[in-house]
Amino acid sequence: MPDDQLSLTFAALADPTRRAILARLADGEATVNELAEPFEMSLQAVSKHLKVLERAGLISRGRDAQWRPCRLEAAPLETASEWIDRYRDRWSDRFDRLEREIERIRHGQEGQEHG
Amino acid sequence: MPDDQLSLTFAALADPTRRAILARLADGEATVNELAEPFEMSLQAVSKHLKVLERAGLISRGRDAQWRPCRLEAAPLETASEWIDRYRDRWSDRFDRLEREIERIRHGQEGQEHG
DNA sequence: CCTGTATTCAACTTATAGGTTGATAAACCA
DNA sequence: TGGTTTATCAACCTATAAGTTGAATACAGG
Repeated sequence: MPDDQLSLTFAALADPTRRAILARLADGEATVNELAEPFEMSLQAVSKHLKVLERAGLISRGRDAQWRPCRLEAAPLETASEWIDRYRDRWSDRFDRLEREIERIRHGQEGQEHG
Repeated sequence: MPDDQLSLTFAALADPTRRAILARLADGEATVNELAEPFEMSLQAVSKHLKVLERAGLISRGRDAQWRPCRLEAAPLETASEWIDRYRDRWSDRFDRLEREIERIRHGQEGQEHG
């Protein structure tokens, strides 16, 4: 997997388990055991998912005795969202242009052939 | 890889080559050769990337003689962006709550110990 | 110190992503 | 008809993602 920030973020989001973990963390901090509870898979598997999320910067972890409370980090989500929106926007721009083009042609047809 | 829509979309976005292809397509339709031109890798590799993007619904392809013009499809990007923004927002909400909490504690400190 | 709890580390398996090269298919052009 | 261009298919290689089980680590409490 490429290791640039954006790729790490999107790759981390490309898994339902990890998205569910993030959703859970949006309600507040949680320990590894708490996060693992809803899933069928082993605790170790969840621990690995957390590692992926941490590497992507989507979570950070504290230390409280033997617990490692996880919390969300918003920054990479911002970046990802910005990337998407940029191209979503360029699209809309493109649609706008097309609409203007159609409009232009429509008007043009009244007086001339297209070239 | 999980094959739900959101996972397919994020997975497709988790590669710089594919993001570059989408960026290129935001400027308008292009053929496979045109899309492959900027990259060092083989045409077949780019063709595979296009297949990934197509499976994720991020592009669709027409037919014009031996050319297969690709164009962007915005819908999955919308969905992905919505997912991110939902959790980004719950975050902000959380921050707001924390700020209110801090404010509350700050005021509380003037008159009492915390319990 | 020993036990229990929380978490990670290590080794292993299986599936697949992402690249390669070579062959094939489809459409145009001479 | 045959040659060229455009693109895909097929087989293969290598790295790694995602899961498993079992051992190790870190800390709390009797």
